[in-house]
Amino acid sequence: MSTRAEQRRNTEARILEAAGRMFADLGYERTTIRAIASAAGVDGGLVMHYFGSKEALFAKVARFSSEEPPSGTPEEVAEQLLAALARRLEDEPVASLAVLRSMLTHDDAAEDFRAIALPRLDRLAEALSGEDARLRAGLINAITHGILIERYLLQIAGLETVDPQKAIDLLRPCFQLLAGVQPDERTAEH
Amino acid sequence: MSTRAEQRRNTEARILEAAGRMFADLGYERTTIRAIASAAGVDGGLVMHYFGSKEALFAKVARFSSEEPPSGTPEEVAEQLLAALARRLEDEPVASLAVLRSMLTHDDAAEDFRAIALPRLDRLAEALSGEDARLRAGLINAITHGILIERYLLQIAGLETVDPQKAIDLLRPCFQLLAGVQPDERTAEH
DNA sequence: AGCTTCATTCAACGAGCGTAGAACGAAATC
DNA sequence: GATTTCGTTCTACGCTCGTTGAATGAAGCT
Repeated sequence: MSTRAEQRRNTEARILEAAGRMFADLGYERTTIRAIASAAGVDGGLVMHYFGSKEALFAKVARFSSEEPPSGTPEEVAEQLLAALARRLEDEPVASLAVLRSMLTHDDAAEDFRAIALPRLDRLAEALSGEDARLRAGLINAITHGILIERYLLQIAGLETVDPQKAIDLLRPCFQLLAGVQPDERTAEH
Repeated sequence: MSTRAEQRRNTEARILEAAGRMFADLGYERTTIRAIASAAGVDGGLVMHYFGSKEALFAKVARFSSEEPPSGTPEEVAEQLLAALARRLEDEPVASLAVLRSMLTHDDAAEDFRAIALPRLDRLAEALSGEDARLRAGLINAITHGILIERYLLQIAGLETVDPQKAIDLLRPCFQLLAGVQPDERTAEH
């Protein structure tokens, strides 16, 4: 029926998927190894045996596909940031949400987050034109994260059923302004 | 030296202050009653005796001064929102941070947060002019919370040493745009 | 002074957690 | 077919948590 290698890969994948969902839904402290194991249909000891510790399991889940840092002219940068946000508004980025949900209460998640966010922030600041590039890059970051948190994690009415395209169109002038795009270079649509 | 009533008030205040700090710094699950008690220089049992439960203590801390909802013309609304944000960037709103830090992992904190955020969102949406008022109100909310989170809770470089006035000036066009202020009515400064 | 109140501490409970290691049984290897 | 490997489960340890209730001793009252 299935070789041992297949069986193992399958089980590991099921555990990782269950873990991702639970870390994203409950955060690090509230998701228990037993609950992950139960959701994956296995025993808690097996999770330990495969991943070593809860910490290591979280790290495995959190090692999500880090997006390409934006580059180009300020206008291109703004458009790339908007596109990345639109993508994450269209289909739920479970691994990112696991980190976002956990980063405020779990030190290692905070480190994971900073390890990804800081270099991105630096590159972003370099790509922006004008004064206070670092501050403006920080604001763009904060806006993006705030929207994802409110949309997926808090599910505050007003954003949880958002039309991604509408939101992006509203945010475009904000991003262009913060990116340092000159007024006469601005576009209403991509 | 001190009457019993004074002593009690004093001790309760010390506990509440320590609890606020710890909830804001660590979140709900990671702050323990024992740690709060220790920080306040008392025994854990006393905290239980005074506040009944960890839950009730958190509720007491979280019942922070809810700000006046903004009202007036879109421009006035935008300016009031900016002023409120500036205030919170200038001195740390510990109780708000306790809720912000805890809301992603603690159900009751999430409820507290929604109970405050939802009516505000509705009133804000009413005060905005133009289409998609609800969406734009949600975006303004998300931006505000994102900035507070990044500034105080994540302390990502780029915002943790921010000059509030600079940030507000950068955000003014964004808020005005999302509030529905017409281009010819916009002001560069307050 | 004697009785009461109450701020405060102390010791202990039951539950849930991450984790470890022994045990079992089916697949893989020879 | 015998032996080894390994996916998987089971049981249990040690710890920390929120919470409880009895004990202590000084302040308040008559």
